[in-house]
Amino acid sequence: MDQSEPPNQTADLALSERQQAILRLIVQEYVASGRAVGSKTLTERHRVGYSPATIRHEMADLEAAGFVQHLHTSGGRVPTDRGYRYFVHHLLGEVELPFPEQIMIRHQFRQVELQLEQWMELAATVLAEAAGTVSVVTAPRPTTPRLRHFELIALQPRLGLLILVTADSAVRQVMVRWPEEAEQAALSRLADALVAEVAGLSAEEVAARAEGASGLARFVLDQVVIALSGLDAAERTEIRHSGIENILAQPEFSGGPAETQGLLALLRGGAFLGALLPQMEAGPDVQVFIGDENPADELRRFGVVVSTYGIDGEVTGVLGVLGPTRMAYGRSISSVRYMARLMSDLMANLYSA
Amino acid sequence: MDQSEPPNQTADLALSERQQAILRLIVQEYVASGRAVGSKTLTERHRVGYSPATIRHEMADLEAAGFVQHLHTSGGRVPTDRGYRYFVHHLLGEVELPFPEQIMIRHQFRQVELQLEQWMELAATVLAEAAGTVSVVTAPRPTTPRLRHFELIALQPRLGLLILVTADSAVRQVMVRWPEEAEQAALSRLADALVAEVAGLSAEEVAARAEGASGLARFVLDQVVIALSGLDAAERTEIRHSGIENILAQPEFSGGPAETQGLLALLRGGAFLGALLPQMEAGPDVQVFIGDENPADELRRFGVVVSTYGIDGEVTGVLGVLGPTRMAYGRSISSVRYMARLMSDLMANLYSA
DNA sequence: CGTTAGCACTCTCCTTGACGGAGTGCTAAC
DNA sequence: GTTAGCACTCCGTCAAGGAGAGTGCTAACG
Repeated sequence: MDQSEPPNQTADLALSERQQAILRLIVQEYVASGRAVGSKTLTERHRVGYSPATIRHEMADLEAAGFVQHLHTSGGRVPTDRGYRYFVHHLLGEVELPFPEQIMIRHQFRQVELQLEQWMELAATVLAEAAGTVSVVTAPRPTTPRLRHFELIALQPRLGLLILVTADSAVRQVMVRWPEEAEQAALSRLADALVAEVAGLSAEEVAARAEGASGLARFVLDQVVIALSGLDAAERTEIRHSGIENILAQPEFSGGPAETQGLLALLRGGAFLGALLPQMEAGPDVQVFIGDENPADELRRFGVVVSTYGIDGEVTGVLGVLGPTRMAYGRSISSVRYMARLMSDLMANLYSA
Repeated sequence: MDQSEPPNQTADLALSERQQAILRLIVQEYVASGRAVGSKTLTERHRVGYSPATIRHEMADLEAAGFVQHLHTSGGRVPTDRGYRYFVHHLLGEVELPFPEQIMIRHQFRQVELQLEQWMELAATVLAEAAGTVSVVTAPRPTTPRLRHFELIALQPRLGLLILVTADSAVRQVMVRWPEEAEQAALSRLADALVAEVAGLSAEEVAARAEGASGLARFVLDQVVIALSGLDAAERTEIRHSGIENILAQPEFSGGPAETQGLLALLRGGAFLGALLPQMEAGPDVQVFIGDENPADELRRFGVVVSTYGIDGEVTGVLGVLGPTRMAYGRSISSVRYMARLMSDLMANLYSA
């Protein structure tokens, strides 16, 4: 939730106390049931101090103001994107993940504490479960990747492996073809010497050093630069997601496999995250994009709750959830916020070397 | 296809030429259309030299023999598992992936030739596309992983990273807590010394060496043993799949999201592959499991076409496709066979060092 | 003046029933 | 052995009708 916005904003606050209460109920009821909510059901299931007729009046006003919407002439009301937005910004309040869940999540991470490779996977799984929708996690990516170490390994006379470790402990391997034949002993010596020289440097800085080198050393440094600067694009595409099951159960997706396919396509490419990223740099806290707020067209039927995580200015990733606009924003926001903090803590632990 | 079985097996061959032809048509038609096929449609769409009535006679015989099946009293016939089996073993013949597709696939692999990490992903994608169903690819796994190299990296005084490279160029990283404080220079020296001693050894052999060591060296070697022997289980669970879209379009899965969820659960766990593996060791070629032949219950509605790939006795993975029993076996078998060979070639290139 | 009860109207969803299409098995003729 | 004809069965679809839920409007109430 974007906290920079003051809770008493004038434009939106043409709503009376009662209208706010009703809007809140409509959203909650609709999110829970999935069916358009009418005046009668509302009075039946919740203790509103008024009769259905009064509710109807207020609903009509809410509709005029664009917060709720009629799908059919005579079927209850459904929140509009604007209604959801108002709900999230003004009616939701501060929500936090229930403590028992926090415990359980921490416990699960303790199990794989030492296996970096599994963090992302686990984060996706856990987030999906906590939020009850689809989760998305991108690998953390250093803003300017710095080299910690690299290693050269001979596979064949002219073919080898460059294994590169960055300051944030990401490991990357690339095969390389030597310009000349090289054997393991020589490669190891070369790597040791070069690492001593360029450890701690960024891609640019390594490139500068490469200028002065020649022969095999020059070649190797060039490859290091490529791998190091390639971390951006390559790692960005590494996106885990989990929990499609959750969202498939929703009535929004029971309309045949076409819907499902669209969703899968969205997740596979991960392109939608790319579209979102520019808008995210601004705030460090959890951000919510509802329906038409989303930059990409394919997302206009979805709600997205995302946060960056990692260490500010050093290494960052993105994590969040995706669901129909009719989603439990409270739960999603608290889950995403908690996971982002947890992952950040884990990374801080790793990076503070 | 299991080629060990001679094409002229006696038990099954109670079928006349004409019955074989009809069965072939039924399977092809049903696979293509997805609707039960009757005598009339068959004569309309294909040049059979006989009238619908004759076809009906033969169909009745095929049904009595258990090759086709009546779903409703009066809706065409559908092949049984046994019918598919007969089709695959006796009627399919040798199929090979069309040459243009071969070219395209090779081309795509050339693009990522040097990026090991992307092979699996690409294999899954390409296989799904070629076969038109869901593909599954497990990471190649050495039968007895041998150490090629490892590296120690200090993160914090008592926390470090062990990066381990096996003979087959798999890279694995684990965080470790040192029993005593250690700094980078000392760790590097230690790693160099130990690598020189244990490079090329298997987990067991390293364990034997560890016996003789003490102090930090002993600790590190123990960790190496753990990581090395852990490669089995850990990598096995690394399963990529692709192409769910393809299968969701099938009428078998239009029956609501429950079906889809079942499929997703199947793929996520990858448990079903585990069940299949014991039965696979036997044959090196592509193997086909149809319906009730599958060991796991959840698979009984599916057809599975799988093959191992890699280098015999050294490093192997599994790759294959999964679809409804009503799947295009010809296309699947040729795709899987081709991909298995291609991946094997790639690995041979890597491993022949 | 805000709130509530009553009423006529609308629209969806589900059930029901009828009908055409497709396929079968049987029998009789070629 | 093959084919034509026929009666029968069953599925899928489509239209009609009723139940349920909700609305907007009007009029009465405190």
